[in-house]
Amino acid sequence: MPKRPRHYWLLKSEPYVFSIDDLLQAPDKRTFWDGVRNYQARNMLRDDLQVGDGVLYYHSNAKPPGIAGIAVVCGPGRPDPTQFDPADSHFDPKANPEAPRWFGVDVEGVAALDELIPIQTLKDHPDLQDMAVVQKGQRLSVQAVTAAEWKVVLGLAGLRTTILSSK
DNA sequence: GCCAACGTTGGC
DNA sequence: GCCAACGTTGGC
Repeated sequence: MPKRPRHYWLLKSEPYVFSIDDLLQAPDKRTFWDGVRNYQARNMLRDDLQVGDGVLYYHSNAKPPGIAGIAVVCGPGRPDPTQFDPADSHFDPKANPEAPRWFGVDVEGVAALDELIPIQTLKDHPDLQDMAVVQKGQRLSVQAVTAAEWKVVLGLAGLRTTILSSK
C-alpha cells in the first residue's frame, strides 16, 4: 500500500493561553489539541489530520500575530474530553458520549522559530497569496497548508524542509 | 477598544 | 427554510 503523503496544517493558538514555548516545555513536548468548537475545524481534526503531518504553529491575538513554531501531529483525531466536563470552559451540554460532537488531535512540538514570522510578512510574500491565513475573514483555527506553502514558510524561518523527516 | 466577517440560534 | 439577532474571532 502506498504511503499517504505528509499533509500540512496551520493551527492557531493564543500565546498567552498556550504558546509554542508552552508546548515545547510540556511533558514529551506533547499536548492534546482541545477546545475547538467549530464544525469545519472539527471535521478536519477528526478526519484529515494524521500522525506525522506537519503543523505551522500560529500565534493569534498576539502583537504581532504570526507563525511562531513547528509541530507535528502525533496522535489521530479522538473525542475531546472537555466537551463532557461541566467544570471546563469548553463544556458542551449538548455533547453526547455515545456520539461525540467535538474532536482534537495530539500534537508534539518540534521547534520554536528564532523569530516569529508576522502575518504581514506572509501577506507580502508573492508565493503565499493563496494561503488561507492571509485571506480576509479567515477565522478557522485549523487550516490546510499546501506543500509549496510549507516549503516557503520553512525557508523564511531558515529551517530545512526535512525537519520532520525523522517523525 | 473597534469592528468586519462569519457562525449559530431560534422565532416564525 | 428563512433570516434577524446575537456571539465570537482576531487583525488592526
